[in-house]
Amino acid sequence: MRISFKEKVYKLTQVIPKGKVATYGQLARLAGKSKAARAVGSFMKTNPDAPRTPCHRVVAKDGSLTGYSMGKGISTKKHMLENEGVAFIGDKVDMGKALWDGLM
DNA sequence: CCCGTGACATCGG
DNA sequence: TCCGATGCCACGG
Repeated sequence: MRISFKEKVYKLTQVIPKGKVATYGQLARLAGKSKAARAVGSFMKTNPDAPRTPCHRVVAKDGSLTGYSMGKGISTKKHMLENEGVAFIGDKVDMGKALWDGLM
């Protein structure tokens, strides 16, 4: 294996299909680190692959939208997800329907 | 260079 | 079932 853990995370993030959302823990687990969810958040914050990496499709396990300190913050992120067809429950994502099940 | 904090999640009691 | 502690990586001071 060549690529680092974070490289995997970026790839997985880019693989998330439109209208679906993945959790930090899920990406971390698929990348090989079940407990590296926190690190994943840091990667998104840094976002070295900027617009190329749809960090807005990555949410907390509760479906809570976190981060995105831009413009209106959460509101902007939420709006983008809704625009892609992601089901919402109040301020959170409908994990039962919009959760990414591609690699599971 | 070392310490603390942060877009989270999982394990143990 | 709920609470506390631990793990991971990167960045800022």
